[in-house]
Amino acid sequence: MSDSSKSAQKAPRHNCDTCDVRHKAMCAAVGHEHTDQLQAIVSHRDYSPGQVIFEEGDPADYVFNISDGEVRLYKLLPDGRRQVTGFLTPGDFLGLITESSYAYGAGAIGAVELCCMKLTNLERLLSDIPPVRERLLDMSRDELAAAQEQMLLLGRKTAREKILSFLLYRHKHLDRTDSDASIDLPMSRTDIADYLGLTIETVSRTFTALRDEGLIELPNPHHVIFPDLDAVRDAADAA
Amino acid sequence: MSDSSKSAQKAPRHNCDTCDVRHKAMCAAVGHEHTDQLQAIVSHRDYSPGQVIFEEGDPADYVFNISDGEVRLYKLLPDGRRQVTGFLTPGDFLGLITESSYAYGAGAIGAVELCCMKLTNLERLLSDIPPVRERLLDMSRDELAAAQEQMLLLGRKTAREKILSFLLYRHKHLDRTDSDASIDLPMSRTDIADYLGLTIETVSRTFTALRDEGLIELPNPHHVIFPDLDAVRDAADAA
DNA sequence: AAGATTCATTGAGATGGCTCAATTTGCCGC
DNA sequence: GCGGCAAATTGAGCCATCTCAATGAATCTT
Repeated sequence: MSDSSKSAQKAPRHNCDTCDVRHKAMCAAVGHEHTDQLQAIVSHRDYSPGQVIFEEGDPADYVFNISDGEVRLYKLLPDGRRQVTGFLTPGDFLGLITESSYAYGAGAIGAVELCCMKLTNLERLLSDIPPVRERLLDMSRDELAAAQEQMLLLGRKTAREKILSFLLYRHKHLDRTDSDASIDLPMSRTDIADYLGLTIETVSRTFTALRDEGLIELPNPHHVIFPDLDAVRDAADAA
Repeated sequence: MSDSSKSAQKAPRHNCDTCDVRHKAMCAAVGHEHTDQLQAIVSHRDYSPGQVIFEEGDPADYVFNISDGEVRLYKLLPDGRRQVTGFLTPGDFLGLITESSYAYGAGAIGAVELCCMKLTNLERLLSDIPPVRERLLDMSRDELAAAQEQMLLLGRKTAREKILSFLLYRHKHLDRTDSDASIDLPMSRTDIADYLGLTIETVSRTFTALRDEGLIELPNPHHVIFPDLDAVRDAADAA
């Protein structure tokens, strides 16, 4: 992780003023006149691929913003079955807390950098700078809508529809390199399966089937190219 | 619905001061000194069983609090498949809005009474009385945690586990008449099936199986009695 | 009270996705 | 470039749940 950051590091490494995800994060609601207060309460931590950030039920003192990398959220059943409830990307808020402990587990997919904030400091920030609470409410509104959409996927879509919806969601929200019709999938097949309520075998078979139909190209398991995006959209909707 | 309310109606029918769900609703954050402002912006509407309140995508001018009755939230696929994403009970907030329209459809299960508020008035309330936004954020935090739990259920539990989890959730959250180990299920088998990602036949068969095992009693399709609540809890957890 | 309608239950057979098992591929260190 | 390991793919058979169909129960209408 020594040189994984996107820009040169002569300037103070973690500077809220120059943070390139600030506009996407809750911090966007902190006016520049309050940047000092924000800067004073954040610290940063690095995680290596696969590392657990926290487990569901851990007592929660900190909340986080994703600075870099991708994070999986998950819940476990006593026998080990796992449901991945979401993937977080830079700018996303991490740390849903109920009854003083985390409501889900979180783990680094690749190398991850988090911007950490003590819960007590967040609470002070919320009372000092009201727009931050407004911002958090807006963000959780979006999360709630995404959760509803995911319930529709989990409860009512076929394996094929699940995969297609997942790919399109990634394309829409994460890889907006203009008209580039391709996406990265940094997570494993196991993560995808646990996110979509499938097994790795079904995920793999479905990818193969979509490739054989010409709907996608798979130069490697972590990169998908869409030769015809509209055809994928049609296939995702159709009954 | 002429006499469906719980208390006598000599006093003004819809009075925030005497509203019996105020403490559960977002309104709990409105201090008594501000009750007038709240009262001024709410109105009430009745819905009959089965009636649609709004559909997903409808332009959203109003948000609601459930005053009485139970509401189902749902999303539809183009071919008619339906996912019920939640059931709302008195005190719950109704009206998740993204891009100026409702993120889900909503329908009355039995007779329902809603407390209605124009979105613009809610926004004024939020800026006039900051604790209301805090309250809404807390409520959406709980909703988000419930959504995560539901994803675990939809993605990773068996039909039997789904039904048992559903029954226990109802018992925990909705029918706290002390140690009374019984619950009402006002919704249809179709609603339950669409909530749990099953078919009505599987729901019905599973109820029958649980009854035959002695885990539940079913005096009628809308009432469940638990002879041994701990046995149900064990069955819901076990692998 | 009989008929009609809707909802729930039960039965029988079909199937999509799962389980178990074997390869194959890609990656890492030396 | 070569073993060794983890991840992904592929194959074959199975089973939990679905589909299709019939029956039963409850409610509403007249």
